[in-house]
Amino acid sequence: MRKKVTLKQIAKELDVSISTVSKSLKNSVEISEETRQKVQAFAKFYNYKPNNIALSLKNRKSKTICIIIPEIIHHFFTTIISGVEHVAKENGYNVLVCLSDESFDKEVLNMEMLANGSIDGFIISLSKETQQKKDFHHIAEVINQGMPVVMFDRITNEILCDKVIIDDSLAAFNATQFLIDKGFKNIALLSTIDYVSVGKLRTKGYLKALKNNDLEVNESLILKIEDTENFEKSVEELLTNNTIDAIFAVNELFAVTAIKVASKLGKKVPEDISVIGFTDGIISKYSTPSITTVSQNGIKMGAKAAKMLIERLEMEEIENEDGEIEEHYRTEVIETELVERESTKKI
Amino acid sequence: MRKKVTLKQIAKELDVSISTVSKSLKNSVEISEETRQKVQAFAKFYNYKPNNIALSLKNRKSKTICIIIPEIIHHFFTTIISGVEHVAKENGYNVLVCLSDESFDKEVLNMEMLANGSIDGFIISLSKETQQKKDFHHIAEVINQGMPVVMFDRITNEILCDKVIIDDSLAAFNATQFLIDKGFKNIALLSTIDYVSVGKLRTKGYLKALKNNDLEVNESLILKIEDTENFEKSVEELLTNNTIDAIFAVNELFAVTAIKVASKLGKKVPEDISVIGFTDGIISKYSTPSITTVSQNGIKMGAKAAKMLIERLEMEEIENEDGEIEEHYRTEVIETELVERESTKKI
DNA sequence: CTGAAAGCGCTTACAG
DNA sequence: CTGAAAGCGCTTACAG
Repeated sequence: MRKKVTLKQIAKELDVSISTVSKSLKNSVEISEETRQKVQAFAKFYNYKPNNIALSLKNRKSKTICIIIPEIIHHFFTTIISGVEHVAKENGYNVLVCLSDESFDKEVLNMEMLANGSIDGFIISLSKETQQKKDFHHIAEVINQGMPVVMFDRITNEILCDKVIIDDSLAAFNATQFLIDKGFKNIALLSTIDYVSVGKLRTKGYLKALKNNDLEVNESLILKIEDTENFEKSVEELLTNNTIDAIFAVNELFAVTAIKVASKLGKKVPEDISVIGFTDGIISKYSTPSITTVSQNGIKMGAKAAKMLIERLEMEEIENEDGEIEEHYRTEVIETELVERESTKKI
Repeated sequence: MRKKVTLKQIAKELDVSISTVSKSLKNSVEISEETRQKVQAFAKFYNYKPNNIALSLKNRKSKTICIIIPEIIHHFFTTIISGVEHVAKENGYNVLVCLSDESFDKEVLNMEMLANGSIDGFIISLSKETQQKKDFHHIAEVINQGMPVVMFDRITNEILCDKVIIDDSLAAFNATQFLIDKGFKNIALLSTIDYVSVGKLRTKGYLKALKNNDLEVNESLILKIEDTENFEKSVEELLTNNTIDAIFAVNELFAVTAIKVASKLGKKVPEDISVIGFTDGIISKYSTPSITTVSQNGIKMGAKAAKMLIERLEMEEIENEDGEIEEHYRTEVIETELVERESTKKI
């Protein structure tokens, strides 16, 4: 077993000082050509690589960013990670992935744990519990300490920082309008409970579309789902007790479940009921029928979030020299797109 | 903006030495009750948290493990991350996620970058390219430097280290036997090209099952897919040109595609063709018909890998004191399970 | 051209 | 009971 070699060992071996070794490896003109050559050859032979931790301590930056997501099983968050990872690597950053499991405490713990030198900045999508409690002190705290934070998707307006979102309300409006344009009048909504910011916004878009088209809002066609594990029954009741010709679901799990339930009740999609989902994930693509859906473009969103964070990190260095503080936070809106597939009736 | 406070600042503020502050915060009996109280109160007020990087440098361990996966879009790898993350956090470790994108170079780069103090150990599943090239020097190198590595799923026997696998061959054997038991004789195989270790093993299990039951191997029923993007056509040809009553696919993407193609050709699943997939992911669960599949239990696999890595990390500390080196590498086999759903005909 | 010293933020054996 | 010193592995302004 050959342990990693350090500057100190090289210095001792070659009988020069640590400074000389360090400078030689950086090809400093301060050092004679001869010494440089000697040191470099030796270092190469022993496969010297500087210790990242020592560099982090010295430079006061870790070249690591952390992304905190509520869960990883949602395909959307997976694509976010992919987008973040690629941009990070391109810029020489590593990515630490933390799962909050929709828990406020875990979110807080993760942030507190890591905000002490381990990482340079956070990318975060709030847990459900955090959105429910409306307690964002942990995020404010971190920002206050001078660590940049970028929020995406599940954000809050109570915190000032860079954000990457989609226009949830508009996207939902468009999806609903799409159904209305096809002549559907009894459009059901499968949404989440209101404290989930995106669910609320999507509900808003749905309502607006109905209103814009002078369609009456039928409250019994609106289902707000709390427990994302066992909601099939509620969907079944919804479909049994009402006349419904189309469904707008705020995520793909709800959409695919609606299709399953409909089929169980002997209603065919899209012949009897048209369905639009949200998030262009694996389910929408491979379900039968494949699902018409609002594509959120998670890769783009993740990439954008990483870009914003890294820009701010690199910017800070300059700022610090000037003593100025730049606080122009931006909110980027990633465009969405309606991907038409088999679950909506062609006209 | 309130920057993080350090021991040095506390020491200065309270007019004591850094050592005294450090010891007080650790509640050392060396320090008087009074001083301890004073320091602790002050530290609490200023929300002192030790700098992780400094601790890492001092302790020569980062409490961070890195998982390198070929891609994140495969649901299986997502579940692995989930398993790893939870065990890691439970034990006070952070998880760095790196994507090799199936590229040998990226895999090497990631390992070289991180094997210099940034992390304490690796969990890795080989990229396709690495398996094809059979070049594992980067892994050997890292192990040789004394950094533990745990390989999972896509492994190689050329490297000695801890491993977590499933018995791919046995699982494939069982799946095929399951089809044979239902009376099917013309069983097609959708596999990957042979250099992907798991594809090869699953093919082996399929062949063995046929042989064990005195069924002839019909080479034209075996499709080895290289390009996982555009293979629908090959599947279509397979289904058109042959009499096939069942299909065993080595992943869920192949399985769901087979179902789509079959349906396009007017063959119903499971009435006309039964299909078994591999990996119990989102697709298998939500596809219509839902897919009978071999569950790999990614969460368990990831959890096990993390456990093995962390055990070795904690073990090393003891070893180093003894000067002994423990090299009993283990290979854990995670049991698989056939999850029966709608895509296979009931008898 | 080379090296000693200070410093990044912490811990701990040792001295007083 | 308190603190100075050495050290983790590195960089860099400064002295010679």
